[in-house]
Amino acid sequence: MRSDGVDSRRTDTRERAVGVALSLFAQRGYTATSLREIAEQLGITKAALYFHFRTKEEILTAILRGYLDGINALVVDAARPLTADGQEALLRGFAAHQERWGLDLVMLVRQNYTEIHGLPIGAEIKSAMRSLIEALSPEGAGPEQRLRVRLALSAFQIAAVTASIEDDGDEATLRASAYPIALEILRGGKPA
Amino acid sequence: MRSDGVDSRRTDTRERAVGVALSLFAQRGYTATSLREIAEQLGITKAALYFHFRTKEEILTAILRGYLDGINALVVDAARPLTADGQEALLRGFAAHQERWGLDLVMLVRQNYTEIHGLPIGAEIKSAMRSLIEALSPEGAGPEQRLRVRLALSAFQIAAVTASIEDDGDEATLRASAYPIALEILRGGKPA
DNA sequence: GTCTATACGAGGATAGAC
DNA sequence: GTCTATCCTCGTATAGAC
Repeated sequence: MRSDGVDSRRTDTRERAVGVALSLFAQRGYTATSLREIAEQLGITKAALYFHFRTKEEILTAILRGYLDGINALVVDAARPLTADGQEALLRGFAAHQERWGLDLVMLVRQNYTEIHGLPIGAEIKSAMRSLIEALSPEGAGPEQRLRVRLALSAFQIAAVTASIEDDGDEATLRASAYPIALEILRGGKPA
Repeated sequence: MRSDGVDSRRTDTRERAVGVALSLFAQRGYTATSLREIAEQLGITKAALYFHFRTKEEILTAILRGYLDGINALVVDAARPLTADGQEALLRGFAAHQERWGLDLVMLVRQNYTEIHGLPIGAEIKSAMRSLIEALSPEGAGPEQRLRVRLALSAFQIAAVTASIEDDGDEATLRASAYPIALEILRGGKPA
């Protein structure tokens, strides 16, 4: 009998499954990806996957959980009212968050908007993004001002997609160029 | 025997099918949409659909054909070398093109990037977009300059998505705000 | 934790009647 | 042009052995 809290039957299959699923969902789409494909890449069977997740949707939710937490952490850390420095810091934080999660996550969200939207965690992500946009906007901003913020944030995604899928420039360089452009969009073309 | 060139068996089913499919593919995704759903909305059966299209992919291709032609027309009409006025005209042309095809088409392309990418017409669209970006870029522009162009073009898409899905502002207003922002991104924040 | 076997439905696609 | 009927494959999910 063990009492160290470590179960000898423990494996890292669940974590590995999340990684494999992220990659496949991003590249082939959530609906188009079957549990068989995921299981195959893991070297186990479909049935074994059901030990770790109750449904396919649960796999998708597991992938998105960490991403969501990252966004929420950014918003919580942001100081209000927003100073110019605070705005830059928040923007950098978002860029780092995107870089950390990588292209697969960006593509996953873009390509499976509908499916994610229908999940409980989809509503949470939407709400978190709204908060982030609100935090980056000037006090009492209208929809047009928030459009600038949305565009600024999308710059990092577009840079990543351009580098890898459009094959037009290397990722590090484009990511570096994206930041000043994002800041410029945010500030409305006016110098600080 | 008729000789007026009009076949009495002709219907508008094919065109209607393209419209219905566009709407469904955009809202639910290509893979997630079944031929049964499309047929149901048309008031016919799956089998009848196969009279008009040989495969499901052919429906998707039919949807994208007109969109692609519109992009190519823009590029052909663009004068080179690019004057400031020509640049503005081309940008306006793209905005009009996007408006004409509507949100469904934007969502279709975003949400089904992988599936479209795998089709012959996907390569054509990619190539057309490259030409458009090239046409909007200064002579001898590098990847970083082209990133600005990509961002400018995405402004119209993001405006449309923001209005309808994010529900943050009305479409006409956001579209109107998107144009000057796009121009500003294109020009690098420097006044004309 | 993972397996084999299987239930059950839905998918795309075709054949042939009308 | 559209239908009914059918084929075959693949999907998610479960039962029960090891």
